[in-house]
Amino acid sequence: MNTLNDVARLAGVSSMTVSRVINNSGHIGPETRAKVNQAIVELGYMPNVLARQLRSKRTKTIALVLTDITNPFFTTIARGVEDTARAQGYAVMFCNTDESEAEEIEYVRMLIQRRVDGILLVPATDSSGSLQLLHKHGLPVVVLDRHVRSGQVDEVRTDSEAGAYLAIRHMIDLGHRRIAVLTGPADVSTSMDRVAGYRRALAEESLEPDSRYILFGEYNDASGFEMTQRILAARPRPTALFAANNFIAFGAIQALREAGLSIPEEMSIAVFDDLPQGWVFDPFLTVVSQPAYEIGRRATELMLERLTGEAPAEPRTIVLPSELIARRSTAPPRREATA
Amino acid sequence: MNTLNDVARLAGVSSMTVSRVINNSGHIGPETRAKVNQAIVELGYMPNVLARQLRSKRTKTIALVLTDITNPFFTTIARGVEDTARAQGYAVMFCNTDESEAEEIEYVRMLIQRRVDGILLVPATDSSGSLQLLHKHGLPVVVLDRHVRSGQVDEVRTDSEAGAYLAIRHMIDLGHRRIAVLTGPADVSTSMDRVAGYRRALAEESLEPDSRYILFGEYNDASGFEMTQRILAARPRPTALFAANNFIAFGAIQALREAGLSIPEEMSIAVFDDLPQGWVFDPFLTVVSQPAYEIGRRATELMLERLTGEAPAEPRTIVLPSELIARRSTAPPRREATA
DNA sequence: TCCGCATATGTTATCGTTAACAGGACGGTG
DNA sequence: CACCGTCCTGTTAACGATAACATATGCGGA
Repeated sequence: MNTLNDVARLAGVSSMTVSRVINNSGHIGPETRAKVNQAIVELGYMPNVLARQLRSKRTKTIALVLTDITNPFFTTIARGVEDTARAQGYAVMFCNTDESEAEEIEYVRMLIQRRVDGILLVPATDSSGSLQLLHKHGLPVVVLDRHVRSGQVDEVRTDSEAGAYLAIRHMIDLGHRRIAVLTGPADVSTSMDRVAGYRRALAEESLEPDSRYILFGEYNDASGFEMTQRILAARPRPTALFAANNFIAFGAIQALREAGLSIPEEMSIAVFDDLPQGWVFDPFLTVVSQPAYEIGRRATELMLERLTGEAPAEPRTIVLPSELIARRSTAPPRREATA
Repeated sequence: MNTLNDVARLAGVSSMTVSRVINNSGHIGPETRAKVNQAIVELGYMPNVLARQLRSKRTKTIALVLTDITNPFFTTIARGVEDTARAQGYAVMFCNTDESEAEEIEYVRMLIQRRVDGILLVPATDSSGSLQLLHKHGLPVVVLDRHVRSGQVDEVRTDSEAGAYLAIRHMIDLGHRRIAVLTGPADVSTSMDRVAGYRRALAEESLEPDSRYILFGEYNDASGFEMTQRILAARPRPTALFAANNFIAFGAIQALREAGLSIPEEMSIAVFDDLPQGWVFDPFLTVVSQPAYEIGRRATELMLERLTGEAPAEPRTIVLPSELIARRSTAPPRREATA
């Protein structure tokens, strides 16, 4: 493959001149520029970005480390990140941790070694040794979707507490009094915040939250399935479920179907996270919808500002609002169950 | 950030020795190895992969260029690629072309400049100037999902023709005689193959395909919507639709709903591409399901074999079977419509 | 006329690693 | 004992670009 020196030789100039033409830096005479450009075309020259990156110590690459890109919520975030980064000439690397902190750290090591300029991170847990690692090596980080204890990082997330509050409020208004919440791991901020919103809504009605109705699990369908089976065994049985993400909801719905319970007649269900529009024939689920694309976009903007030095030294936090979309999976509880 | 030389100095050896320890190459005495390893830990040394890549002329990175990763079919392929690549120590870069050949070429240029070792490509069209570009620079390519005219590349795809045949056959067996097909661009092989399967099924029954029932558009919901509106205006109106991908189906369903037509009573619909299991409450659509993860996995295997030199010189093609899953969106046509 | 500045180009060193080659020590073999 | 192979380590020169500095020319103003 041709190098910058090949181009220089063909154009009869020094390699530095070619470099300047390519990067539009410094002063170049018009004929020289023309000669160089012709040589570039003639050779089909492609700059070796690796060499450039090694010398300039910047890779124009950022990474997005998340838990599972097949989750449509994250897929949409990823598009937001990619579109925004690419508009500024940055490439994006995607990494799936599957909610494992070990995987996360391994990815972070790999990314440091590849000298990415910055990392957008959806941390698997809030302990996050990876954040320390990143800090130690001086890599800029923006945390997405979740809050981390350590504090000193930019964050972009949805207001989980308020979103959950809205969903529970909606169910209370429908007449539900026994509402269960199926959430993710206790060491992930979104889980805790969604439970907090749940508690606030109940407290407002002076309803004592029954701890048996608060279940922590994983953000996946198997866990949603299992938690639902457990909650169905509880007596008195709740009349409504709140699933803390879409995968949990899938599992829950599966379990309800197997138990022969109809939605919403015998059990109402509301979900944190909508599915992208158009993916479901006649959307049915009552959801709290997050601005996923926006989360990706804003996080990338914070990162790019930090990389260009436009950002203030102190960390910034952006909390975006979520929205309740009431559909047909929630309805007033049956008479006999209301009591 | 510490370099290999810093490690060498601390350990009191040459940089080459450190390099050999890191790469487990050559022969290293046990104490030397221990000293080096200790120095590595002490400094928190992270190899600079860029320098390594520059010198060794291999990046251990492959790219997956596809049309839209938010399409669950491609999302699943992407997971198949990532899992397989990562198991062999390769990183993956993802690129969305949005079915635009211009975007595709721009991405390919970028990837060549980044010196990726190989490219997995879902070509936007079958002309594919990008393939020429890649060939010119000697980059290994595996084409996914679609067939390209040029020929001399590895390919992994589903048997679109057979899949479409199955779906149409199913509808014919239900009693449909007027079946419309809503497909993608005419310069994409999957579109043509799916139409070919459609034609074969009709031909088998000596049914003359009515050209007004074959619509070419784009693989997105807007196009599905628009094509459906057009087909609903045709007289006699078809009694069944075959959507050539899931996005087209979403648009079609939307159009049917707006037209007040019930599925399957007033219109049957079958779709090429399933949604991932668990994403839909009570799956409803009759689909042709493709082994998406497998496509990603097999394509990556072909690529890795080519990179390690295990592959034969001549191109290989893998065609995977698809499967018909009959659900409730297809039913016999109404009496009056059968005539 | 000479200085200073903008313009236009070149030279040298370097980014951090590995390829290629070299060489010493040791043990076994003919 | 000479020779060869295996083990262990080091030296030198790249890989392909850019940073930093140097040089040369032309032109306006003091």
